[in-house]
Amino acid sequence: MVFRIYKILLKSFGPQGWWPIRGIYDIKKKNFSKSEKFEIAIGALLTQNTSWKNAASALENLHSEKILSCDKILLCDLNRIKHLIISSGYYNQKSVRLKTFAGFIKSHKSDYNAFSREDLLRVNGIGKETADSILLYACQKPFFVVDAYTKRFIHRIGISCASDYDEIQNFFMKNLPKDIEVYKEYHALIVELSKRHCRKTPICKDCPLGDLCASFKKG
DNA sequence: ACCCAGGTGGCCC
DNA sequence: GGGCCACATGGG
Repeated sequence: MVFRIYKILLKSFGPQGWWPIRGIYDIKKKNFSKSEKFEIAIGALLTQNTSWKNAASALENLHSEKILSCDKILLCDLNRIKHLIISSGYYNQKSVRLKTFAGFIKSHKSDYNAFSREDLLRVNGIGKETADSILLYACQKPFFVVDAYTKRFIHRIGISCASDYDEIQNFFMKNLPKDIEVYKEYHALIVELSKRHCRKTPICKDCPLGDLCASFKKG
């Protein structure tokens, strides 16, 4: 059922191609450089509780000022970072978190295989969702990302009543092929679905999952 | 004037 | 374990 829903969403909306940083990456691209991985992670931090548009604008500022790298972030004056990321909101917190994260990456010699999920979770400003986003989209590791949309999604469709983060993550991971491309797309497709449909009701007329939801409820 | 956006940490009980 | 709250901008 979980994988079937994925295939319907993929067919309806097409591949979402996250993480489309500054729109320059090929959807099929798999082996990111270290600087690209760093950029993905910074994007994950900047978009916390913030629209991607606002986060991307901040990311673009950091890029055009040529400080979108681990060492540059560490060297850059804090107030300058704040100024550049204003559009992403929470700039007082996020500016410090960018520096903290850059320090973390430097301490691991920019080796994105050198740290674990637990290591990431110990970094201030990185919770489960951000940790999993970094692991999945930057490190290319199979961690399913759970966000508020994902919780509402499973509850409305009624495929699981899990509410704990790890429980929901486990639910998806045990019901899906262990394929990072599927994980990446599924998370993005749930966000896309939530933007387009079903904000208030489980099923709406033009929702691509309408028929499936109905049949699921009956049988 | 609300409410929301690709959350997290700190505090309280 | 859960329930609040602060954090802050930009768009509907």
